Amino acid sequence: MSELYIRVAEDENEEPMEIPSEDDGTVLLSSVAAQFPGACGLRYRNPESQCMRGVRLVEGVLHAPENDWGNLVYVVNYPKDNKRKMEEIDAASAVKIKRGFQKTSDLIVLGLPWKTTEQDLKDYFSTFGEVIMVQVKRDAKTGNSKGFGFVRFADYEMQTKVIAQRHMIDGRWCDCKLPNSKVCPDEPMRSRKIFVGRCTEDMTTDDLRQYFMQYGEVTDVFIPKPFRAFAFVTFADDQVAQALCGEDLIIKGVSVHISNAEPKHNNSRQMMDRGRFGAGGFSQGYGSNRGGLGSGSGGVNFGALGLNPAMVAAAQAALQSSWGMMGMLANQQGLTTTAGTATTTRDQTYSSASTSYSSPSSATLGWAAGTNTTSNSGFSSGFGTSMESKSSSWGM
DNA sequence: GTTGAGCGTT
Repeated sequence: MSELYIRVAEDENEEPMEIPSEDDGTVLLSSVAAQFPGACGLRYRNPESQCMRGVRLVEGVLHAPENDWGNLVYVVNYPKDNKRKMEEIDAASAVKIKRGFQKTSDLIVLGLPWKTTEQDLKDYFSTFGEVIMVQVKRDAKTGNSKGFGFVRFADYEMQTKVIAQRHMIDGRWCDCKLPNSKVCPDEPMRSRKIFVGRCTEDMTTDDLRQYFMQYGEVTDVFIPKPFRAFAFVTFADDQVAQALCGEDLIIKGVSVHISNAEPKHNNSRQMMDRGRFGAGGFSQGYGSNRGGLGSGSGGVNFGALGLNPAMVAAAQAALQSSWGMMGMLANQQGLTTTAGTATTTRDQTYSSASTSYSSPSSATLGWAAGTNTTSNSGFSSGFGTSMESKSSSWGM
């Protein structure tokens, strides 16, 4: 019974992929997201009614309809699909077309085993798509691997996919990221990253990823080692991150505190220039968010509400194709990729499957479906002109 | 115990 797989596809007509279920018959959203980065749920066509039905999702765990996955092909839900209506389609497809033009860039592959060769890299990454370059960086004298390398794909979509997940290469978990030299100067990394304080030692990167996934696509989780009682989680969407700041969330029964990730000491001058991140730092600038969006009540257990600030933010982000897209369209060039990635630890203490935590709240995460918060007024006001719009965004 | 690695002799 442990070898059960369900069939999942990006679209009803696409080739399905088999995704493993857990021993109890559930399927982890993280398992789905590992193959379909950004996935936030599943749906399927009900054979009787011919209607699409959502699969129950509770705290990152997908439950079989009628306790049996059957032989159906399940279709992946993505956050934005919920609101690709009418004119949005234009924006979306415009972005897609634009993406088609997007050039790929080399990706740095971190955490490689010393023994990994370029051929190994090529073999591994070719399973994603056409690989046009691989490199393993070595010490000039000794010829020993430095433990990292580079890879480049022919296809930008593949690159995006590869960045969004972790990679098991020759027995180690590795990360692929845009190299520092390529991190997009266009998209200042406005805080998509949150600081998670009061973590306990038993919280793994997988736990955090799986937990925070409910609010939006998670692109990176970092837990310092040795244990230091905090972590960083990066979302694809800064609004989701910002909406969570100030909250106390319950993870594995423990109250953790969310705040802004301070910029890592060093560069990123682009953050400074709006004054917002300047001198006094961060906490002030974003102060408005605390309690602004959320019911400022401390120690909330939002599960019960079925709706929470981050979800609203995510919904809004989805509803109006967000200035992120505007930004993309406005800027005639550059990558608009997220810079983050899944995280690795130095040693191999990983059991990617892990996780089956008992969480107290029974959050039913149908967020996008039920949110009628179509307040198209979000951050509106001034999409000034290109450059300005970036920095003026979330003044709410 | 509340602020994080490692980045390319092209």
